[in-house]
Amino acid sequence: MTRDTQGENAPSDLDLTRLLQTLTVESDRYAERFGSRHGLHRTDVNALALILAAARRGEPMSPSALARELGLSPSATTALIDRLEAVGHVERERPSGDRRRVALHVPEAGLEEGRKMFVPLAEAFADSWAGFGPAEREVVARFLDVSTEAMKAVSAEWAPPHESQRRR
Amino acid sequence: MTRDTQGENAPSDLDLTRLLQTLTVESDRYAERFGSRHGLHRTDVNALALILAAARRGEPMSPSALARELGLSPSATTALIDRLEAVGHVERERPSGDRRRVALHVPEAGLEEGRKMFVPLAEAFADSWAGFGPAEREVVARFLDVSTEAMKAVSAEWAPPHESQRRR
DNA sequence: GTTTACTATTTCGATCATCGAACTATCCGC
DNA sequence: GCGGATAGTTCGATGATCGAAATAGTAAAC
Repeated sequence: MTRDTQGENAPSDLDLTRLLQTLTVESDRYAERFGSRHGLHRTDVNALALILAAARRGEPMSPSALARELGLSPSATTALIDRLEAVGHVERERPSGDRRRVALHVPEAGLEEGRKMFVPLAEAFADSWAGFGPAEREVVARFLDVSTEAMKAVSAEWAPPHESQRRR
Repeated sequence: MTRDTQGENAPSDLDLTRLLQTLTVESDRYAERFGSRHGLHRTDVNALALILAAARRGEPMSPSALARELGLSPSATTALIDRLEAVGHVERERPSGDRRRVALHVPEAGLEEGRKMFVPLAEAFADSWAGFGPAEREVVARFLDVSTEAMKAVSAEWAPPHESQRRR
């Protein structure tokens, strides 16, 4: 913990940006490889991750919310859900209230599959992070959070095709 | 085992994994949006990033190396380079030595374009990282590095279709 | 110096994810 | 109920990607 306080070797903004970029490219490749192992595509993997994340928060994911989060057109989202449903990774459910809506639900088998994807990576991460103490983890968490927000903010300035229908 | 000295609020492995995942999904979306702004796709953006990174290291990128790094088939890579070349983001150059090879070179105009993509995000990052001191940056850099390595290691275990033909 | 094997990249036809636009079903205000 | 808005879906077209085969160049064997 007693690192030199000079900061001589402190990574610059540029250094960090490149590291981050390397990580995201590698992550893309990971999703790609994992997907091809299971007959899924990058988008499908991302979609599953988002649906699972929403389920974890207790809010069921809807197709339109998924489309928004993935930056996908409504029709592409329907096709995506069709694909995921065909292989049993998600189920469509019409909630009792508003019957226009569709809630995306992940059946047990899908959860199991999700864990198979998740666990090896999670273990590798846990392994590689073993040397990080509580204070360091807090720093990292803060970093990841603000970086995500920054990216979100910049990306929001460029109206994507599907969301550009909204006036500003 | 939860010590509540200082680690009270320390993010767990799971917390960090989720933060990382959120970031990578957001990054995907960023690439998508930026690309659609410039008539490019996620893959094209990633490819440009890799070509620029290689150029920065002084090693010109070859189509096959690009294919390997992107996890793309050779034919898809040819099409990709065709697209990038058509809009002037890269140039093909046949080096004097081995004339089977093709070196991918980024012309000035392409570099300029790359900067336009890069700068707003870099500025947003720099802004959001203003509060991180040298020691904290060192922690973050180490974290990003080991995480990338961990992902690479796990992903390497799953041979993707194009690379599985070659043992090694 | 010719033949043979290998490597780097490209071409070709097919597949499938995605798009935009039009359509169905449902809800809400009057 | 009627009309507009909202949630999803269907449909035809586009184009990124694939696998397999072709082209061009190099290296090694004899």
